Formats: sequence, C-alpha cells, structure tokens
Amino acid sequence: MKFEPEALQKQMNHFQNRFRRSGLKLTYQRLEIFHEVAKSVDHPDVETIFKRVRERVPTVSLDTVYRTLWLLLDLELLTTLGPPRERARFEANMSSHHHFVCTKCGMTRDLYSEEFEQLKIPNEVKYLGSVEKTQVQVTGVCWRCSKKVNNLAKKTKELDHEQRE
Amino acid sequence: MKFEPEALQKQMNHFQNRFRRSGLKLTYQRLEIFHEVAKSVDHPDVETIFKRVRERVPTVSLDTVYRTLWLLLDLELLTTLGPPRERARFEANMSSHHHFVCTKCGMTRDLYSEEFEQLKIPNEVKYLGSVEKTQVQVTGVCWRCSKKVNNLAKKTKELDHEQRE
DNA sequence: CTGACTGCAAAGGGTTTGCAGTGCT
DNA sequence: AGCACTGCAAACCCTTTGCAGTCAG
Repeated sequence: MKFEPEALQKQMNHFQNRFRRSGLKLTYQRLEIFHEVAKSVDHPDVETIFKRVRERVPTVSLDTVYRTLWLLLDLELLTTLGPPRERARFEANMSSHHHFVCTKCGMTRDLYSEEFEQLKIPNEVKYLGSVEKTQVQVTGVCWRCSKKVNNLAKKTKELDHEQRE
Repeated sequence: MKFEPEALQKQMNHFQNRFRRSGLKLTYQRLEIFHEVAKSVDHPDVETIFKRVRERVPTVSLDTVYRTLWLLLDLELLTTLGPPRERARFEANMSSHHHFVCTKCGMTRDLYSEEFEQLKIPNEVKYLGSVEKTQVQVTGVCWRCSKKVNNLAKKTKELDHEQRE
C-alpha cells in the first residue's frame, strides 16, 4: 500500500478493527470498496464506486458493491447524503461537518465551520423528536458549472453527471 | 372548494397565474396534484402523492403524476428535498426554511429559525462556487419512533415507511 | 378546432435476490 | 473444513417513453 495521509490510515485501521470485532469476514472486495469511499472527496454513488473499484479489482460485481455498502452503513462505517438507501451518495467522513452542493451537476464537498457547530436548535423541534445531529447544506453553483452556463447561455437544461476532479 | 387557510389559497392563486402566463394548460389533474403537495406537510414522494390524488381523482395515472411533478419543478412551483429527480420528496413551500428529519421513518417537517437565516458562510466556499441558499437539516428520532424503539427494544431493524399524521 | 395533455402498456434502468462456487477464518 | 461471501443471472421495483384518444384554450 502506497503512502496515505494519516487520517486515511486511521480510518482503514478502524475499518479493520470493526470487522474483526464483529466476526464478519474481511474480504479483499470489502476492503477495496471501503477504501474507495474513504479516500474519495466527492461523495460518489453506487455506480461510480463500482466503476472506480473495478479499475483495480476487475472481477467485482455490482451487486457485491451494493451489499457491501449497505453492510458498511449498518456497521456505521459509512453514511449517506440525504435519505438512506436508493440512489444514495456515500461518505466515510463520520465526523461532524457540512456540505456545499452544486445544483447543476451535484458536485458535493465537505465544509467545516465553527459557527455551524454551535447552532441553537429551534424550540419547535421539541415537539417533533430528539436531536442527533445538525447539518448545514450550502447550495449554489460550482465554478465549473457557472462557466459552462455563461458559455452556452443555458442552452442545455439537462443536469450533467457530476464532474470528477 | 372548502375553506382553506389563507396561505394555501395564495399558493393556489400563484399556481394558476403561473400557468396562465406560461401558456401551459391548466388541467384538473395538474391542479389536484399541485394542491395535494401544497396542502401536505410531510414532504410526500411520488408514490404517496399518486395514492392521495387517486382517492379524489380515481382515473389519474402514475405517469401523469411524474410528468406533472417534473413540470412543476421546472416552473419553480415545487422543490425537492435532497437531490432532484429520482425518489425525490416534494414540497411546495418555496420560502426559506429548514427541516427536521427522523432517521428511523423519514418523517420530515419544516422548521423556522431566525438564527438559521443568518448563518455566515465559511470562507472555503469561495473556492467551490457561488451560493444560492443555505439550509439546515436537524436529524434525530421522532417521538413516535422513539416510543417504538423502547417498546420493541430495537427488534425490528427495518426502516418503516414514513408514518403519516 | 387543434395542439397539448392524459392514460395505457411496454420499455428502460437501477437495485435486489436465489443459487452454486469460492475463499476467509 | 465450514460457512459466510462473491459473482452471475434472473427477478423486481420505480421511472420513462410511444402512441392513440381526449380536452383546455
């Protein structure tokens, strides 16, 4: 394994420990799938994870990717953006953070903010349920898309798939 | 039409004006579908909207509901929670507001908060794109689900469908 | 009246499942 | 070696599309 940032190493260790403790089998596929999500910064969906993993592990099947991702969610090694299951986008960053999302292409990046961490929950929430976390989503248009819009004069109304870096 | 709160009336008028101006045809189905979303408070998905509308308009077909909802999104008469298209949940509340979401059943309700309206956007966003809006999502467990969890001692791991009021 | 809209049915695309073979512990 | 896991293919949704009849303007 080539050099990786300390944080990613830590995550991979946590992943391995979690599997050992749970009695589940730590297969090559599972490791590669988690690793792919953990190292990515763009919150890929199932299809994207599949394609990327396949570059290194040409034999993985799409359904293994599905089964593994749902498993990793159950183990709380991953979370999804928005509602769980179906067309979800994944992230391995389990620490408190927030998101910037491009309305045109869906590009999503993590944000950190002192202020966002200290929001006062409105009173009305008391009548709805108990609070686990609070997440801010900043929505807008990424630079790449705003260039496009200017050039094409909003000719294409279609949403592109997310542009990767 | 029976009595409806002023706000809903206003929304329905806006809806009708929007159609007249756009040259699109204001059909019974379109009116009923918009009305269903506008009066609901739980951010229903396509299937749910279809079932509810069908109670009053037994002949509507599912594909008309799809076509109408996408049209209403284009007209900016509706928005979706989370990413657009596919398995979306809809809302007709176009004013700035926030959400409480139950992680167990998906129950979603609107929140209003002075503080949430005045968040300072982190600097890093400048490198990502231009900002259109900022929305806070408070995640937790609704009262109904927390009762259930206590009673059943987390026997069921399945996510229920959202409970309606 | 006429073109836009609806309903139907069939196609399309993403996700899940059953099963036989494989491989982790 | 045993049993969980994988890969394959078929099944199973949910969503979209083509077409003929219908209806709002």
